[in-house]
Amino acid sequence: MSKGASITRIRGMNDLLPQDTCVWQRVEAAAREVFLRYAYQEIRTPIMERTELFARGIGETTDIVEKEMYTFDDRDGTSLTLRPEGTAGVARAYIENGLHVSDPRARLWYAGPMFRHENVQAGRFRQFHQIGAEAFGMDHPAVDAEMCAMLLDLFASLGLKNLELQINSLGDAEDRRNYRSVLVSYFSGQENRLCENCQRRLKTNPLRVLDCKVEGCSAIARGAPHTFDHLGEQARAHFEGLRECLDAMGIRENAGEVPVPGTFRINPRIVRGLDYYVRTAFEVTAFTGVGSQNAVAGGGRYDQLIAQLGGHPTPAIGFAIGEDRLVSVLNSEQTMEFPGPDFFVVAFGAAGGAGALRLVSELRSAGFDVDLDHRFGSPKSQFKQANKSGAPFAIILGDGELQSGMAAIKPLMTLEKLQAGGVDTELVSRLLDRSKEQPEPFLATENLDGAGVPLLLDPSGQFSVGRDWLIRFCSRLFAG
RNA sequence: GUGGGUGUAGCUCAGUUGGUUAGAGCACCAGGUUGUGACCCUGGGGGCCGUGGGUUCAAGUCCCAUCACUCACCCCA
Repeated sequence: MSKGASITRIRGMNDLLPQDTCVWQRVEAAAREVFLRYAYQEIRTPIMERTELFARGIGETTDIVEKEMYTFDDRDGTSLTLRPEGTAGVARAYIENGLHVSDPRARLWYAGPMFRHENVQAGRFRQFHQIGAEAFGMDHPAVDAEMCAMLLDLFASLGLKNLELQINSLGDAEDRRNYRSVLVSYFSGQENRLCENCQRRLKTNPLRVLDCKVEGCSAIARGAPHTFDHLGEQARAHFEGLRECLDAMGIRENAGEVPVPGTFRINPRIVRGLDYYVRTAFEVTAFTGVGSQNAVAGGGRYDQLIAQLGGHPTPAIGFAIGEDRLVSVLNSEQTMEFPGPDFFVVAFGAAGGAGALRLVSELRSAGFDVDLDHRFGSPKSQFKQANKSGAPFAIILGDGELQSGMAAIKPLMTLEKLQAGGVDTELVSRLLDRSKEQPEPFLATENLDGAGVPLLLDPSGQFSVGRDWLIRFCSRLFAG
């Protein structure tokens, strides 16, 4: 520790350490793969936009715009804002780049950090990460259904079980207004029995009362008028269409108590917070792994937004996944082993330094992941590093190996672990010592069986690896 | 913006009614043992006890303030 006060990260913005990033990479790779299957293309937009974009797009009176944005003036006085969500920027890019001209349809996905100045708690940060998708130019419910399917596919490909997709229809803008006033008059009759929060919600966002966790409120909410009874003709048809399309894709409704992976539940109490949503709204809820912030993804249709932002009227729908929350659910369900390199080169004596690098670079150019300890300390310390690296094999270069012209290959794991890593175990068991229960260390040089790495000595006394042989050998080791 | 909890080693935590030089486990480094790494043995590095003030002969411990972290409300991903 140095003397001065140490500089810390700023509240709500977290470091993702190497043990974290391997999980994040897995999530992002899965997302990329699934989105590609649905013919979505990646878009990257700036992390900052003019404040006006969010004020107009998200809604002036939402919490996000009113009190959660990181807003500041650029040097010329322009008001800029760190993006609090992804849709507005993508919509802006769609309009600004005239993506509708060549093809009004656009299916896009994005991933990246978002910023909201909120109080932090489990599952809520000031810099958080979303993976989102947007589909422009299509108002058919088939698109809504595909969005849902895409989410379910992603969760399935990650092996997640404790999540549930819930869908609802908010109706068109007019239906929403009507339903809102019906709700207000229903709740107003029993206003004094609602909790303090809900009495306030009644004025600001009455739909939220339906969602209240307080016992008394939810009891009253159960008797409240149903959204579906207040859908207009078109919104109702759209929602029916969505259900048909889901059914056509084999995605079933789950009306039972217990969540079932790969199904959806109709939940009339799903309410989206942002102003622009109409018709389809959906949300993915987690049962484990996140604190009380259990919404892992949310989305819906926003057919008016593009026009509101100055584009041609264009229907659109999208969702955003809270990547931080998704990762935390994933971590609660399964543990991931950090993938190690294929080989760890242990070199000592005359073989340290440049000699080791020669072997390492041969291996790397043959396409293997290789690590070594550049301090070239004692064999013991290098083997400790090798063990920790997670590499299944060590390749050993010492004075003896240089003399014999063969580097040793030594397994660092039990046979079972090697098997689990997809290594050709028939070959390995020949390499390993007799006992299978308790695989012991051994030196390939003692038991060659063609298993050492041949080293070719050049006239200057330097060695190089028998590369063709090595590739053949290694590709057998790592078959499949 | 509002409420609760917690601050002692890199991590998880002990630390008595205030009383020598603040401890353990894990991790890290070195040495020993070993079939060159794992198990075991020995040793080592690493602490402004969150920070500032107060009480006292004496504060990690008691009092006040402050900061940070954390969980929850609101709201959202």
